[in-house]
Amino acid sequence: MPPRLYNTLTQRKEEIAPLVPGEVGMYVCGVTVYDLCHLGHARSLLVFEVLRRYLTFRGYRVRMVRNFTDVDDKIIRRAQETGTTWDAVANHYVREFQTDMARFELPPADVEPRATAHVPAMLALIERLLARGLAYVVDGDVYFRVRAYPGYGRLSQRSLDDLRAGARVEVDERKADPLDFALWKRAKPGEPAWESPWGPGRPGWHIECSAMAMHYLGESFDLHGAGEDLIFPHHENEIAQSEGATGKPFARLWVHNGFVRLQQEKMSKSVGNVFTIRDLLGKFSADALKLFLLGTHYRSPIDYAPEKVEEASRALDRIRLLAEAVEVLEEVPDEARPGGIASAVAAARAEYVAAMDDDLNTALALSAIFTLVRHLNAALDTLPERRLAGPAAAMALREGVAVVREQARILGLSLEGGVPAGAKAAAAAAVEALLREYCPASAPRITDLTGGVEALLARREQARGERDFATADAIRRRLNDAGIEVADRPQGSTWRFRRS
RNA sequence: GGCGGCGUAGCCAAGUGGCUAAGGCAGAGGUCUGCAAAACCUUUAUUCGGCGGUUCGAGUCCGCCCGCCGCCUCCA
Repeated sequence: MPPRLYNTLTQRKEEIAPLVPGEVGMYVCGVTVYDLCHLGHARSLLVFEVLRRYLTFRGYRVRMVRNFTDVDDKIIRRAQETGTTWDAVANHYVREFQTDMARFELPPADVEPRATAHVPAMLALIERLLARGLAYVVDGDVYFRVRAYPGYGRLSQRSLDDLRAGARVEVDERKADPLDFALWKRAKPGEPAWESPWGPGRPGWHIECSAMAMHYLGESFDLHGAGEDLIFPHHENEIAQSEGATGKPFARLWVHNGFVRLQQEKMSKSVGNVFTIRDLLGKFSADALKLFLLGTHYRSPIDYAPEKVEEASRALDRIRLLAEAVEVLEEVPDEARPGGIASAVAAARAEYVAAMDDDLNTALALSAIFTLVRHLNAALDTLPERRLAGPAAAMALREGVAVVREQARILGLSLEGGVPAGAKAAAAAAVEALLREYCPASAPRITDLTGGVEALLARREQARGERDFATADAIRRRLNDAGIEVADRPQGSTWRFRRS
């Protein structure tokens, strides 16, 4: 059975049924490049990347298009405020976006078109709407005639009368109807402008997505996604102008993710309660942030709180440490094979796929991963020593971890590193101070963090040998305060950064 | 006012009428240790906001009530 997704259009979960069997074309509304991305963007970007990866895992060839809106009122305003040009603002924030995505460890979409590179396609679409009587020109502006398009309101479950009753929009009296929206805006002095049959101007917001989606995916395509705030009016308008122009169904499946909130309130720039991806990645690893975001179903709201990301980070350690424990396994001659690994792996596979197939239920999929982790840990515990295994046991455990890694990878989790840059710098400074205190002789020669920690551990080992536990414990405690955990094992002491 | 959604253990959270209500965090007990820490294992909801109803059977369907949120304006 194919994966199912909740379709906003039909308000039901529906099976993926691509127009071209085996190939999925998806369009995701990207960002308007006038400011840094915040956690709300991160959630949407992550959810659709996970969808792309999961569909790919399930055997589909996926083409994901995600646009940059690189001309609009906010960009123009930002340029005026900062005394630069609109395209300088756009270029700047495209680069910032790419920087953030790299740090968040999300790859680019297959196509990342910019609105301003597709103005001719937009003009062509507007011409078609004019030819069909669905648009009209007023004084260099072009508007879509909402009441001439019968299906309007289908996506957002609204009737035209509801909209009129609730309309709080300031009415532009040049519009024939308050509901009509701009396809093309006549240029005002000093604004970016493109030539058009109706005079110089720039595209309205909605038309770019219609034009680019059709250009890269065809007039009809499989899946369109974004945050739920775009359902109305943006996606409603996209449908109206696209289907109005082509007479064909536009996107078949409309997928919308829920908001990130802060103390029960939507996180958005207009509310002013945003946390940028950049700031968050200074405090938390990409994996921790992703695990936090995927612990809640994508359609539900999720409340941001730093403690929750820290919790996610600790949960992540369960997976990482299991993977490490298995990967450093040493093989010894031993016929024993812990029972139940194969069935636990099979169960985890089935549960994971069932969960993800059912409207991308990442929270349930994660529980399958954690259950498998627990079974594999239990198997490790049955070994005579946790790091020594016979060939059969080692093979079974490695296979289990391979499944864990694959399932985590689909969720965007690398299971690597996990130490924010800020934490390393702070640790390095603290270690340098400790070196001067405990190893004054060698301190000047040691410049790197690893060397410093190792010198301190050697000094501590000496103290332990002399049963000077006061000194040994002091070093351990102060390293711990610096974010470096020391563990005494039979083979000697080891250390690592405290993860977050 | 119109439309949509949410309320499950100390916290987060899954749960598409039917075996003992996932999973994570925190807590408790245990293993390991010079002592720790970390790690691992075990354990933690007779009950799903309230009251009715449908059903052999409801957290899951219906109605009403209480509380919270979103969209209707730029917004992922």
